[in-house]
Amino acid sequence: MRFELLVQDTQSSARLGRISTDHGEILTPVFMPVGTAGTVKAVSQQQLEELGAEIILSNTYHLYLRPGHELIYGLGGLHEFISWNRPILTDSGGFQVFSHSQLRNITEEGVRFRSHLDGSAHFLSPEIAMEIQMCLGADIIMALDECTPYPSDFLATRESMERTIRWARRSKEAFQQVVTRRPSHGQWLFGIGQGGIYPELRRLCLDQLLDIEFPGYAMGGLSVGEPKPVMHEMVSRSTERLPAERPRYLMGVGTPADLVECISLGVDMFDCVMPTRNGRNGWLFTRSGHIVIKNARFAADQGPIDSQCRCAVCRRYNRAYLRHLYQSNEVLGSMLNTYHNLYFYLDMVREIRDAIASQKWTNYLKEFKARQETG
RNA sequence: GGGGAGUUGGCAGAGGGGCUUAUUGCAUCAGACUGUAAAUCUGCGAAGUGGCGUUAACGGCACCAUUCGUGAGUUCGAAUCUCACACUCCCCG
Repeated sequence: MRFELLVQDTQSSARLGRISTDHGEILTPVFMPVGTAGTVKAVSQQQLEELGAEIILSNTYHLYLRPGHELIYGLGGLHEFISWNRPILTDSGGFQVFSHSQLRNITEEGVRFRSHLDGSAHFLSPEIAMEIQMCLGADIIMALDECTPYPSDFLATRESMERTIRWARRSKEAFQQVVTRRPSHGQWLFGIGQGGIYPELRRLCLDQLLDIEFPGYAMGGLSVGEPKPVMHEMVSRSTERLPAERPRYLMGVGTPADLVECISLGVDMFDCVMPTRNGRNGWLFTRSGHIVIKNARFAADQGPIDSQCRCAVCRRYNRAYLRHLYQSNEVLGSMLNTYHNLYFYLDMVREIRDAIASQKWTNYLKEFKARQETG
């Protein structure tokens, strides 16, 4: 496992890099489609390969509940189980600590959850999160953190952030112990910075994570309702603190504009449910903004989703048909919409890498912003 | 020919004297969605006409009258009770 910085943009913090894993290389900036339960909803692994997805994300909490990490370990690990030979990143369950606030109880030791599937009680600690993720065998795994909700006052945010640091330390210790007990292929454990919307807390958190030392660092707890400029400031404060030679991962972000903005600020990795979830809900990305395919105005529209898009869906199907599929609640609608949206994201990130590689990032930025304004 | 059941918003279907401009579901239309409890969730309207007010608005909003097959009646008050008519379905000949 290693990360190489290939190109550093001279006008901004944007950069091009390469992560090498046992399951292949990832060029950064990278967008990672979200496949929570071992599947990127509505697309097959074959289609993901076709789309050029370099790495996908999966989830500790969901796979632990069903089918169970021991089962997956016994079946040869997550890659084997889901038939995906490229890299995988698993999230620790930290986000579920946040989003299942009704069903959980946080203590210093860990989080007590009630399963959203059957109500049964479960416990997740940094140690357990490591054990599960090491059974799953993803290439990159995440420390258990507490995704601080927005808004949270300074004291509550600090308390939560400090616990995240303690959990990060325990995550790393547990990780090292499991590695010696159960040697597997190379895995990387990333630390996650929290600190809400308070720059000094963000900084404090990252400093401590840097002390613990991780091969990569994530920024968490952003895009949870705070204003955009605040999010950008937090990202900016974080990336300028982080070492250039380690990958930086902005968790759960975001819109195409968020990606562009944050790549400029030096972020290397992104994941977001937006292309997949919004696709299933009829929201489709185009170069000039989005369209809502279920709208009546597309009922007889014979054009493709995006006339400039070269994806298989845009080459073959028109808006009228896609609207019909949505209206009829046909699974093919979800499949085609998801396929297009993922292509849009992955292709955009490919273009961005090309732009950075050829020192045309500033141009790209200008063009992107002009497109947003006309669209 | 005889007997029975029924007719409520785009569809289905509640409501059996005042709280009903009318429950609910689906459909329609629109919106939301950022480390996925999501093929989810939210909202709208049902429908017109007339009056009055407001608004930059052909549109929007607020209120009033009428509105549950049609017409007439009982009642302070009717989708709800009575009568007539029309239509639909079922059973028997």
